[in-house]
Formats: sequence, C-alpha cells, structure tokens
Amino acid sequence: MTKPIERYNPRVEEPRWQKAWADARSFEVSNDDPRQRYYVLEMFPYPSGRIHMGHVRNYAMGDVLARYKRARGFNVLHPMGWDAFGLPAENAAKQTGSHPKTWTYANIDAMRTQFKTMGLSFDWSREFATCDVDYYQRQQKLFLDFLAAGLVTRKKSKVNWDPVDETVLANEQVIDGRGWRSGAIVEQRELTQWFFKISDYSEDLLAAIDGLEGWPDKVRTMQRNWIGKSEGLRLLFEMLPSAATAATSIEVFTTRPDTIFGASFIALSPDHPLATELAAADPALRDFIAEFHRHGTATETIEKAEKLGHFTGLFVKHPVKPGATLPVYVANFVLMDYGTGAIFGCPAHDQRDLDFARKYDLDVIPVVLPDDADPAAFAVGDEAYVGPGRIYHSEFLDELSVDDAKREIANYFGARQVGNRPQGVVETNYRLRDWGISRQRYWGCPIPVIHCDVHGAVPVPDADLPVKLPDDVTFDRPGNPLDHHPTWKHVACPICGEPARRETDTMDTFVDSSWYFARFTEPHAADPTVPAIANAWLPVDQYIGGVEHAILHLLYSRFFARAMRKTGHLGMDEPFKGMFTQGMVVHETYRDQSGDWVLPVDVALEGMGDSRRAKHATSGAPIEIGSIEKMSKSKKNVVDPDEIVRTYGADTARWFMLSDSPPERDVQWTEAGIEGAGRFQQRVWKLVHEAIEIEEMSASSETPAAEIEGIRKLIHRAAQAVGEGIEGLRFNSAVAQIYELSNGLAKFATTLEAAPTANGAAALSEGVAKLVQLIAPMMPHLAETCWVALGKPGMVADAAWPDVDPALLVDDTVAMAVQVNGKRRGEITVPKGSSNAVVEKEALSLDAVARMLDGKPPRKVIIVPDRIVNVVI
RNA sequence: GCGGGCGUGAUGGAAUGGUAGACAUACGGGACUUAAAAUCCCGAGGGGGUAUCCCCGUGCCGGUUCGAGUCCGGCCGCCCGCACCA
Repeated sequence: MTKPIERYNPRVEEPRWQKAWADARSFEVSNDDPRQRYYVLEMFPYPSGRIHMGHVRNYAMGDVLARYKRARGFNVLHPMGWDAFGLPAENAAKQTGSHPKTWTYANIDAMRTQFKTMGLSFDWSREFATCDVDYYQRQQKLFLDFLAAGLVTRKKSKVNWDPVDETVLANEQVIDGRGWRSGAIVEQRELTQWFFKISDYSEDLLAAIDGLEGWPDKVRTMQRNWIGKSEGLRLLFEMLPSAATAATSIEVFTTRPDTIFGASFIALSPDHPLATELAAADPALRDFIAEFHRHGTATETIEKAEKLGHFTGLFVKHPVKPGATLPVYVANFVLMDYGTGAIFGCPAHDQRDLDFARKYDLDVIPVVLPDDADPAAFAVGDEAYVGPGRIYHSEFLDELSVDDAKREIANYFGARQVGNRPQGVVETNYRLRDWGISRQRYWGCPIPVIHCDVHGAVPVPDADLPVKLPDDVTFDRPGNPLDHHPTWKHVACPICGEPARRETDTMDTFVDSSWYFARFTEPHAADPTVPAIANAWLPVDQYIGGVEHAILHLLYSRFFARAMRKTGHLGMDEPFKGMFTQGMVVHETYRDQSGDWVLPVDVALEGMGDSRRAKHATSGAPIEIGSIEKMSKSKKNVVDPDEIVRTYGADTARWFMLSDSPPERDVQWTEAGIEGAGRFQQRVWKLVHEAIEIEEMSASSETPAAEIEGIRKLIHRAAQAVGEGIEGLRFNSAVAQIYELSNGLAKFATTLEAAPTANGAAALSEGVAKLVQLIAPMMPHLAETCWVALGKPGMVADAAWPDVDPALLVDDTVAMAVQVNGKRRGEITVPKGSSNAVVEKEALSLDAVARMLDGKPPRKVIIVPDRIVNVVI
C-alpha cells in the first residue's frame, strides 16, 4: 500500500447523503408510475418522543426490503406516520401540564429527526399522524358509513373498567385480569358502549386465514384460536315444576351432545338470569354469587383449581332417560357470555365437570370407551377421558364413534319438541366478541354522534364533519375532559334542532391503526380513500412488525378491510399479503449491590465465560450480571440509538441489527457486536480504495483465466444469494454472503497488490462495485460514498440491482463426498454429470476406500449424481 | 391444562434427507509497534496419534433409511400464545 487510506467517517457522510436523497426526492413515489408496485410497510410507532433499538431493527428490515425492491425496478411505497392518539399524552398533561397536542407533536418532531438520521427510505411526503384532524375526520366518516351499513351497534354491556386509567378496556386489552397498559386490576362495570360488529365476520375472518400464505403459521394459529370456533348443540332441558320460578326449561350449549347419557348435573353461570331470579329468594345463593363477583376475572388464574357450586333445589328431566332427573347448580366455572351461560355436566368426559362431581359427590358415568379398553374394566378416576372411542352405556348411540354419535343425537333432539321449539338445534359458537370501541378519554377520535332525548343517538351529518376535539381542556380531575368541558358537548339535534348532547366517548386507538395503511396510498384525499388508488396498492406486499400485535391489530385491520369494502372504500378483504413478525432486541441486565438497575453504559465488563465480572464504570463498585431480557426502561437494559448513531453511525447500527440473528428471533445487543459491524464498514471502505489503486497500477502480467473465473463466480454467486436472502427476509444469511464476498475480494486484492494484472484489476473492480450495490440496502450511506469513489454515475440508490450471469452459477466439475457405510472417507472431483460408472470407479480407487474394502467387492454403491457416493461394505 | 415453536462449538447462528459447525463475535498464537490501539496472517467441536490417521459428536432414548441436525415415536428442558369457551 503506497499511501494510508483515510478512515470512513460516517458522521460526515451520513448527513450528507440524507440531504442528497431528500433534495433529489429519491423516495417519493407517484401513484401514476406505471412500473409494478410494491408496498412495504412497517408498523407505525407511537410517538413516545424517542426511538428505541426495537424501532431501529424493525425499520432497518423494512428499509432493506424497500431499497432492494427499488433496485429491482419496482415502484415502491414505503411510508411512515404516527399512531399518535392515546393515553400517554394525557398522562403527560396531568404530570407536566403540557397539552396532549403540544406534547404529541413535539414528540413526533423529535422522532422524525431521529428517524432521518437512520437513513430510512421513507416517502416523507405521505406522512401523517392519526391525531391530525385531517386523518380523524376521515375516520369519523368511516364510522358513520359503518353505522349506516349496520356494522356498528350500541349496547349495554358489562365492561372491563381500568380504575387507574379510568377507561374501558376491550377483552383483548385485559391481560391476566390487568389493564394492558396500566397494569391495574380490572373491575367489572355496566356501561352503554359503541361496538363494531366484528363478530358478524367471525366465520369469514376464520376461513380466510387459510389463504394468508404469506403469514407466519404462528400468527395464523393465534388468530384461529382467538376466533375460537366450536360446533355444538343448543339443548333444552325441561324443568320439574318448582315454586321458586316460573321458568319451565333451561337451555344449555354443548359440544359433546354425544355424552348426554353420561350427564349428571346442570350448571348455570352465576350471571345467568335464572340464577339472579333464584337468588332473590335464596340468601345463600346470593352470597355465593356475590363471592363469585368479588373474585371476578381478576384472580381467575389463582383460583382455577377450585370448582365451586351451589345447589338451587331445582331439577330437570333427563332428556333421554325417562323418569331420571338431574340437579341444577349454579357454578363458578360457567361463563355467562359464552354459549347460553348454562351447561350439562358429563363428569366422565370433561375435566372440569369431573372435578365438580367429585367435590359434590355426583355420578360419574363413562359413555365413551377408548378403542382398546375393556368395557368391563374401564373406569374414570381423577382424569376425565376426552379422547376418541366408541359410545357405550348409551342405548341407541351404542357402538357409534364420537362424531357419528354427535350427528345422531343432534338429529334425535332436532326432531323432538319442548314447548313449541325443537329440543336441540345445531349451533356454531365463536369466542370472538364484538369490538367495544368507546373510551372515556379526551385524546382520541371523537365518536361522531349526538344524543337527543327524542331521536336517540343521531349520526352527525357528513357535512358537519369533522367533530373536532376542543383545545381548551383541563386534566386536573379524573374522568373524561370532554365530559367536563363547559360547552363542547352541548349542540342541537341534527333532526329536530332541540338541545342535545354530543357523544363524549372517543374511539379506541386500535381503530386509528386499522386503516392507516390504506390512507397512505392517497394521504391527502378528501375521502378516506380513493378506491382506485388504494386498490392498486393494496394489499400491503410485506408488513413487518412485532408479534405483540399478532392478534388484535391484525384482526381489527382485517375486519376494517371487510367493512371498508362493504362501504365502498376498498376493494379487498385482506389488507396484508405478507406478514412478518420480527424478534425483540434484548440485552443483559445489571444491578448494583443495593439492587438498583444500572445502565449498560455505566458498566465495565471484564473476563469471559464463567469468569465474566462487571463493575461500575466510574465508581468501580461490583455489579451483578443478570438475565438477558427485552430492552426496557424499567430495567435500564437499554441502549440509546442516538448514542449509537453518534458513535458508530447509522449504517453500523443497521448492519449489526441485520447481521446477528435471524430476523424472527430475538437479537442480543452487544458492544462487541456493534464494534465488529463498525470494523466491517471500514474494511469495505479500505477494499474500495485498494481496488482503485490496483486499477491505477501498471500491469506486467496476466492472472490465469481460471483464477479470474473463480473470482467472478464468487461475485455472481454472492449477488444471487444476497438477492435470495433479502427476498426471503433472511437478512442474516444475506449478510454472511456479503462477508464471504468481501473476504474473497480482499484476499484477491492482496495478491494483485504484489503482482498487478489488468484482467485481475478489472475483475476486482467488478467485484467491488457489485459488493457496494449488495450492501447498499443495508448500509446505504457507505454505499453511496463508495459509489462516488468508484467513479460510478448517479446514486447507488437509483442503480439497478446487479445482474447475475447464470453461466457463472454452475460449475464444470463437482466435488463429490465419498462415504463408506454412511461415513465420509474422502472426496473425488469429477466433471459435472459424470456417469455412475465413472464416479464409482473413481470412488473405489480412493486410498481410504480401497483400504476399507480390503480387496473385497462392495455390497452396494449408492450414487446421487453430482452430490455424493456411498459405498456399502 | 391446551396450542405452537425451539434445543447444533465459548457466543449469535449456517446446513433442498447427502462432506455438521458457513459467516460473525469472543478467544489463543504470530507479524507490525518503544508500547498499546488499529490492521494483517495463522489456529481452533471433544479426545487420541501429534503429518496427511483414527474414535466420539447437533438435549436424551428408540425407529425409518445406503445415509438423519433434518423424517417418525417416546422422554427431558426452555420460550411464546391462550387459558374454566362446555
């Protein structure tokens, strides 16, 4: 090397290229571009004010794909916006006195700046926040259209009340009895709420999952389980007359009508109307129900073992055993909001029923015989038998399979009458409930409805949209500021003009994120979408986000697509063709001797393996190294992206995030890892300069053609493999391919420096130029700087993906492993496509093989052409 | 409890049923340096012979196969999701 190369300086180069891309509007996309479209979208963030490493990983992945697809000639839509409504803004208002709007937009500005330093290829001209009036006005329009189309309903319902956030939570937002955001124990309250009728689409949402081939199986399974379809029978039991109630029958839902001959009791939910009625005259039952409500859903995980019941004194007729009766209990394990809120218990074949029967000493009658069991000996102990088998002890169902018996008994009850109704009706039930969207909050999209004493809930006329949030609100007392506002809610009824009240509830923020992907296709349109344009872009080709949204957000968005289709805003049912859930960013945790968490930047590490020790970087106090966990502020195991960008540059951060782990798995952030990524950045830079200098050297000899071909094969194979890796979102293997190419080129450059050749320099130049293009999606700034250094025209961001010469992907000769009895003993190199006879002869003549054969002929020789030889002796 | 996934060197991880450990990180040795950093070269699954040879090896046990990290069955362990849904 004749002169030292200056180090690549990302602090200078990165801002320079970010400006160049912005000036050239490189990533702004036109809806009129005739090229094939590709829509890549990462889940938009909540504007907390600072980006974190999880964002860096998420958006780096999407950016690689977007830049790659651009290089492949697609018209790529890659937008960015803000999921900007929600409670933190109100909490900040309470704590700091700043207005939610001010706080939110300031956060957005800060995060936008941070995103820009990452060099992400977003079309910023399409940016919006869900709290923009422009956006939520259109969301109100969608609400009204859904309402008109019968997709919205208002009903009184028991709701999950979060006492800390003072708001209602959807079932899905309650995790282990606690609010998903506040962590407070959730209480039950009864309120009138607005609902989207997502359950109308239960079957459709379930069936369509089969077609979502670009989704992870895991997510598809989670959605199926969430929708929770089960097929069963609604069955009427006639009651023995009782003075306690006028009711004459109890309706149950069961998926196991085949076990009816094994029934030994009826159980009602504590919330069942009949239970409520009976409790009025039965203090003990009243206490039982009250006790149940005290526990509610909150402690269900703890008390799951204990099945408790209260006998009502009522009996029903056994529907298939004339003269027999079954006792009616109220039981704590029966849910009111699933099926009919009542069940029949068959203890032999349901674990819960068995636990209950053992406790209250009820009959356990087995009626399903496992296939190889002895009917005389088979008995149920502490474990119910829920598997397949033959029905027995069941008269006309005997000998049938479980499935056949279900059909038979359904027909039997279908043909009988109780009162004026069939005794049994086949019914499909879903776990999926309607989506309650009412929130008693200020910082959300106002529900555009006016309540009139005469006309009830009246939609706000389209012409009166938007219903804007008032700016002059205060947060000095609990509850909803919209409700407290002196004037905002007082309006005239749109029908009669008499004084009326605005709906003061706002929408669940999941509504905001259920259609933003559609809005991005034409973000400034007067209507929510321009269907022709939205339909051209959607579905999103590749959606990328965290697995924590695998159920709710994706299910709601799928519902929205259907609802928007029904109301003419969209033309497809499924919004996301490809879905990818990336893993988290994790880091070791550190604690000092008083048990307080310590930031990684304050920790000094030494040693390795079991002898690793940590101490405080400044005080030297000992630090305990804890488990590796998701980065979180509470455990302080966080690394600040700004800091990383300042120290190493955005490219290095992106590269490390992509290189270290498969994208769907968690990636462990390590100092060593980021440093290694930084070194690679410098190696590329150095290699580019070596290639330039070698080109300028005078060549006295020629590199042998075979060697040149070897290099060119390396180059073209890497290009091929990197492309395939990115297409398959296997970024880590694409990175490995780039490393191999770079190592190979560096080695070649070293030999050329000693003995320069013209043809060698040309091959090296080709390789380095292609290398720069291959790294461009991942380290775009470095690639641009190298591109200029190599004297290439324009920007690499606009360059086409390198062509691959298919001829260079195949070899004339092939190395075949030679095994003896399945164990590798050597290798032969033969022309590709060699006949088995040639291969066998070569293989058998290997020393190692000949030695093991010891003069005897092989028993068998298996040859997989061009792959492997196995000699069996 | 039910459902899904995963178990490979010190570490992250590669391997259409066909040469296990690519690539990276960490580590060790060497070169350069007054020294260090950086950089470059070399080594490396374990064990034995110490040369170029042999044995063992992808959580454990068994099976299918000429051949199993990969497929099948049964265990063990970890992770994720759902959780009284009749």
